[in-house]
This record gives sequence, C-alpha cells and structure tokens, in this order.
Amino acid sequence: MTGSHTLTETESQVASRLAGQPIDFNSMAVVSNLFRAANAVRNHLERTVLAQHNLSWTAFVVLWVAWVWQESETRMVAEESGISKATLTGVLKTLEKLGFTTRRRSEKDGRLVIVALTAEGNALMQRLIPEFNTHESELAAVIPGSRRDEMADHLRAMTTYALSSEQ
Amino acid sequence: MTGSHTLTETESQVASRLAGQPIDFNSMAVVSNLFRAANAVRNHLERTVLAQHNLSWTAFVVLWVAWVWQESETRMVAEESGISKATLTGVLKTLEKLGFTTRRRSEKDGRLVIVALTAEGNALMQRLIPEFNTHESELAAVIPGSRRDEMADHLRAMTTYALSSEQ
DNA sequence: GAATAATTGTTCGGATGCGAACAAAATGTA
DNA sequence: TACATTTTGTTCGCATCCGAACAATTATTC
Repeated sequence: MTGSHTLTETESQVASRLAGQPIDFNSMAVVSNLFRAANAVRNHLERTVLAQHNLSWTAFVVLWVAWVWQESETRMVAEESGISKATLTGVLKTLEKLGFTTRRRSEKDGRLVIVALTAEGNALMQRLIPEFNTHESELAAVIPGSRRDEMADHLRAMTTYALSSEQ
Repeated sequence: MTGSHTLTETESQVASRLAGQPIDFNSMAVVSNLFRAANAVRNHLERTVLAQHNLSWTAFVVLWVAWVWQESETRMVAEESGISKATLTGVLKTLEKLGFTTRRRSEKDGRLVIVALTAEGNALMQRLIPEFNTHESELAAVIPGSRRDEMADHLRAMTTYALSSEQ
C-alpha cells in the first residue's frame, strides 16, 4: 500500500473526503494501518525470504504450524493457520510435491488425516526460522523496546475479539 | 488463526520448541500477532459486512481507494491497494461486472487507464463506510483510548520500514 | 526524426483462497 | 442392531493473487 502518496497524504485525503461525517478517525487509523502493515510486511518477507525457497506466505505458515505442533490433524492445522480446510488441501498438495510434508490417515479415527514434516521439511525450517527472526527483529526495532510487549498485547486482544464475534 | 489452542498455548509451545536457540521472542510476538490480528479481523469483516454485498476484501479495498482519490490511474490504485497490477486487472473486471467501477483510456497518455466509481459504486460506499467504521470502533475499543494513537503510529512505522526495504 | 529505452495495463500459467456440496467414518439414539 | 446425526477431508466452481512475458504508448538519445 501507499506508493505514489505518503501515508500522511493518504490519511489526510481520507479525512477531507469524510469531513463533516461522524467518523471515528482514531479507530479507523488503527485498523487501516493494521492492514497496511501486515500487507507491507508480508510482501516484504515473501520477496526477500520465501521466494528463493519457492514458498508462498500461506505455505510457510502451514509449514510453521506443522513444525510447531508436529504430527497434527489437518483440521487443527487449518484453524491454526487461519485458512479454510479447502485451502489447506491445496497447500498441502503443493508442499507434498515440494517434499516438505506428508499426509497419512489416522489409525484411531478414519476421518482424520495427520500432517507431518519430512526430513527436508524440518531441515528447511531449521534454516528459515532464524532467518525469519532476524527480519522480525529489524521490523520490531521501529517500535521502542518499552512498547513492544504492549503492542503484542493489543494485537492479541484484537485477534481474540475478532475471533470471538465469529460466533 | 488459533482455533483448538489458545493464543497463550500456541506461544508457549513455540517457546518450548525453540528453547535454547538465540531467538528474539518479543519481536516474534509482535510480528506473528500482527498477522494473526490482520487475518482474524479481515475474515471477520469479510463474513459480517462484505459477503452480503458480494465483495471480496480486495475488491472493497480497491473500491475504497477509488472512492478516496477519485478518477485514479490504475497504476496508483494498485500501489495504494497493496496488490499487483495483474491482480488489479482481475478485480476491476469483477467490479465492472458488478457495476461499481468504470475504466477508460487517458487522453493525455495512451498507456494509462483511469478508474472511476459509478453512481452505484458511490452509493455503495456511502452505506459501507459508516458500517465499516462501526466495526473499526468496536475493534479498536479493545485498546485503551490513551494508546490508540500510539498503536497507529507503530503500525505506520512498520509499514514504512517494510516498504523502504523493498529497494 | 529514427532507433532505443522506459512505462503501463493486459494476458498467461500456476498457486492460493473460499463456500457449498460431497463421501466416508464415527457418534448418537432408538 | 438399525438409522439419523455429526464430523472430517476432498472436490468443485469461481474469484483472487503473483511474476513473467507481452503489446502499446511515451520518453530518451543520438
């Protein structure tokens, strides 16, 4: 977002287009900048880190969830990754083709499918996680150290609120 | 994100999987919760507000940019919306089919295409913007009023950093 | 003014992304 | 044991989403 115009220009243009209307500009600024930031950071990380490994953002998130939890049911991987079951089926097809994950039926419950990382999948994450964390540090460095925990807290609160009103 | 596990459970599982490694957990928490929040809020707004108007998230963002700036060049709409030119072509095709936008060649520069909202497009935004803002207020309400401006500032700073390192 | 370079929007191929419909398996109920 | 209900992953149709290649137009260079 924000290419030809600066962030300031964009926000003041919005304000002038909405002048006179009863709009909560502070809340609008929080939410719209949430998306701007997520979008910009995602595009940045996709191009700098993920592209050279033939990984999409979502594929990386799925890999990350599978690495964190190990031997996970797809139902849970989808929820944890923030994507639908239908999307996960396609992403896992890609990740299997790349040789990073495997799928097998659960013995206890024939409906379930268990996702696991291959040796290459684990090796990839072993390299990617520190590399990713370096970029995370650089990004978070724009926030004063004393405010970072607070920032994470507020983001968690927004997540929890949005998820809870899904009913 | 985060379905069967709570946010706390997920983060402590990550910490235990990375125990001993030199990881900047505070920065990781900021960035990963940025994506969790953006994802959860986006899904929430798509289902509660946008679905009934046959609008995808991106279609709404494009509509929003076109409404804010009026008579914009597609190149600029794409940058401002945070999507590629290729994606914008498809989204504009959909929005034109729905009757919300129009495209026409620029007279001054034959390479440029000018995007504008139709009367129905403007009427739609007239209804959607206050409705959207209501949800934005509810979301931002989870953040103490004294911290909202600061939050927006930090998000802006992250956006600026991510965009600047695109080189 | 003609050849070259740069810019712009579209097309193309392939990978997400979703809801709805579906089949298979497990659970509930009688 | 029968039979309806619920749960799960896949398939289907369609709409994003991107990078790369492309054609059209404009700018630059000589």
